[in-house]
Amino acid sequence: MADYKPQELDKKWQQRWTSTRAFEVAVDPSRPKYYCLEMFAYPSGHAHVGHVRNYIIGDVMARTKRMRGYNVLHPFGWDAFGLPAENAAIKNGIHPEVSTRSNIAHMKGQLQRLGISYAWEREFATCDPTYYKWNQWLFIRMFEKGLAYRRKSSVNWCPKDNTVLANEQVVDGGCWRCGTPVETRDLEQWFFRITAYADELLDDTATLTKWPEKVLTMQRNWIGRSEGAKVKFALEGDSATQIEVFTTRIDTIYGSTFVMLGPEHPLVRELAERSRDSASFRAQVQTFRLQDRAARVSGEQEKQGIDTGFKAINPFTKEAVPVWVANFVLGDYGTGAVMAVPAHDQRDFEFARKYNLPIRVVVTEDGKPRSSDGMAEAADAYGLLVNSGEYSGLSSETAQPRMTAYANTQGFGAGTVQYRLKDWGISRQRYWGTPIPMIYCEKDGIVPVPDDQLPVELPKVAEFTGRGDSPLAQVPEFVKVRCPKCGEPARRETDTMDTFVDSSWYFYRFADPTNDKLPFDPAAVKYWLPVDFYSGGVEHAILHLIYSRFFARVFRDLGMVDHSEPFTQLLTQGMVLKDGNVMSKSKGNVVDPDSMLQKYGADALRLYVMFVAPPEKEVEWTDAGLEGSFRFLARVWRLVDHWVETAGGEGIESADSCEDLTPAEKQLRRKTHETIQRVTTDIEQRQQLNTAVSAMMELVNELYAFSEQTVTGGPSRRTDEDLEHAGSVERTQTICVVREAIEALIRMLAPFAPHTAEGLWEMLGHETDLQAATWPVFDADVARAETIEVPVQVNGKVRGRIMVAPDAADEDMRQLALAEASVAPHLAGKTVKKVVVVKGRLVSVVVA
RNA sequence: GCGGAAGUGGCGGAAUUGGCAGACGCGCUAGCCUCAGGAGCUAGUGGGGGCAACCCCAUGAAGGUUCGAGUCCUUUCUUCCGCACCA
Repeated sequence: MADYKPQELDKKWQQRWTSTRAFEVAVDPSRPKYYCLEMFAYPSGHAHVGHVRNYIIGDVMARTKRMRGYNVLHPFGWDAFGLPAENAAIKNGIHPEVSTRSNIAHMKGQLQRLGISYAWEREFATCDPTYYKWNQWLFIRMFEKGLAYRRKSSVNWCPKDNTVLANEQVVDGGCWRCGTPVETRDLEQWFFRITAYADELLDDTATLTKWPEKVLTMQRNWIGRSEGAKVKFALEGDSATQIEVFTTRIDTIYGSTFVMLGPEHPLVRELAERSRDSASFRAQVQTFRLQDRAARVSGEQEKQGIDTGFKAINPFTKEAVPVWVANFVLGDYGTGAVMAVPAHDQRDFEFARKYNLPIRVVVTEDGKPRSSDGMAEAADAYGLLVNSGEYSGLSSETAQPRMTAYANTQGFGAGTVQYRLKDWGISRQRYWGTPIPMIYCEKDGIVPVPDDQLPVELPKVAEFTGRGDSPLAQVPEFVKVRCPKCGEPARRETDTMDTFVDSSWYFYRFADPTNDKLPFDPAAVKYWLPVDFYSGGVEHAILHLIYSRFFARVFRDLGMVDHSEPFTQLLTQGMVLKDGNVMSKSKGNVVDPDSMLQKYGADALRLYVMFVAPPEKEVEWTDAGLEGSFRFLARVWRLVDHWVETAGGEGIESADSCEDLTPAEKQLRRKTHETIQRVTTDIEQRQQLNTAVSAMMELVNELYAFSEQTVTGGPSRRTDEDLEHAGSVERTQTICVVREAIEALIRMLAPFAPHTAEGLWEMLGHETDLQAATWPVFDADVARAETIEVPVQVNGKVRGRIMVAPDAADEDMRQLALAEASVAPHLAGKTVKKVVVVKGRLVSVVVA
């Protein structure tokens, strides 16, 4: 008798896996590959159960695929640059490098104690110079292709973190990290031209059939493509000055009774100077610009406008309409100016009502002209044009292309496509990131650092003041440099890159993590990529997942990869809640995996986290559930232990030779093969890991019930005396059927509870490790039921059931229904009225 | 406002294609085994009725299609998530 001691199993098998390099892999074109990846971790110090759930999901997939014969790449690494480490350094003086390395060491230990099957030899951290060197290399390639550029722009600024934020990092008007309301600043910044790929990123979402619809929708909304036209309104009395507006409703242009500029529009300053009272004009514009951006954009801020006193000519009506500055017009969307059509746009309508501007109806449902009197709100539906000159009577759909074409031939407009997506600002005024490899020379301008001088390493010494200027600017030996072109004294760029640059291509590096000639060998990436299974939090639906798709296309256009989409399948795992809240240090509700490991071992934790709910769902952590999983594993252990004690020693090879099975034996075999099928499809096709576990639990229950009924006496008799009385199993058929069931069970359990499964496998007398074993083979013939139960209906209600062959058809049924009525004796002798067969399967018999 | 997902026992959740609703687990109840049990095993556990075999009701609500609906259709309510003055 061997008790279940999970902590000892954990230790033994983890050591074995390490010493045999069990999960290290190499390119092998003769085998199908499977690249299984979990989003790598920010080394915050401690992984809690919420993080760990993701790694276990990936590990179940990786271990299953390995047993299914795939060459599985399952690597892990560290997203090691970032603000928290630097903020901690400001606070406690510990250098980010030191704290980050120590956090990594601790978290790596946690993952190893969970038995996650990573190829640790491929591990790297993004703060390794050997990694960020290639960020810099790629930056320079992008600079050469015009995909990285520098411009002055108003940017999102977080006053708490003292840094710039990308648009994607502004959440509800606040910093994505600390929630502080974001301010606007004008700074010289580096940008990545992600908009060059806007169309492709949008259209190709259609090819991502194994991504959650939710994520695709979010990406589509984020890119925000809208088709429309740009139309130029010339300033009255100054045809050289033109206001270009963007509209998606050129069909309503005859109703455009004024024009609005966003406060950031370049023309605003000029008009202010020409204005009669330019001082007060400028002051008012300034109040708009200072309004909280979030409130302005969300509509909480009241609509306000300033009449510039100027007029512009509507190119279709030739009418002079007033030009206003409006606080709700966005300077960075479209052209930063709009034609206002108050009758057909709610915002324009409210604005016109407030400032008493004319409202002219130009589209109606029935094509009859209508007055705007009594209108309560704008009519934004398509319809028939009225009061629109030669276009009157046309539908909106027909009018739009014609009017756009007219504007084009007249030279004052053109059809165009606008995106909500902006170029990605990547400059950060912080220390703990990849230095941007650029040099500013008085004579030669912006000069990239030559490739042979990469990496531009972070100087070790830097002052962490949190002042908001770049810490690197305080390190003279870093800043002072000679121009690579002319050799004269020059100045280094002192900003670092957004850490999302690091995470946008790390999955390629895993294919070839030590390459010192290139970011990766294209041949290795060609073999391993794209990632077959990628899992992580849904919070990255926009940021990381859109940047990575962008980088894949950049590498493609550099000729280094031959695909566009880096992740074939995406699984967004749900969070683990404690007391209804997301786990976080500040809330004090963190469940530490290590304490669970000490109590129950790694496998109970792994199994519970997989069993409690489907992977995508949020779950509430309960200790009781974990105990349940532990009980299950102990139950399996006792089952196998008992089996070995009583009959397992008999060397019966396989169940194939089983003949003349009793009904109970047949039933057990059927259950075994049903379970193989269910577990396999649940994992591979549906990622329903919770039901895969419950299928195995059913099989165990069945095995207990079976054993209790046979001569073995069953595993519930635990004393030596009982075992003696139980004797040994004599019936060969029983031995082979049970052995088949137990071996299949252990193999399928291996991805979920690898340490326990290895221990059981060894107990059964196998000499090779289970992780090198193959997946159990499903036999459809065994799993098929000989008969099925079919409901019999009388007057539309089920009145009984009969047993029939599953593929029995119409005529057979009429006889069978009556012949087999023993199951439902009260139906004997009834006349069959109707037999319902669906897709060749009998589903119901209707009796008169 | 727009878009997406979802509403099933005391709880987490099952239910391939429309075919025995509530698998599996947690919790609870009883029994067995034990010096003891917080271990283990067995049985029970949606609601209502019946001594019983059985019967009736039940998947947010109301209709509909169908021999048959948690699943499909229509209407409606609720919750969660994402986007949101994007012209």
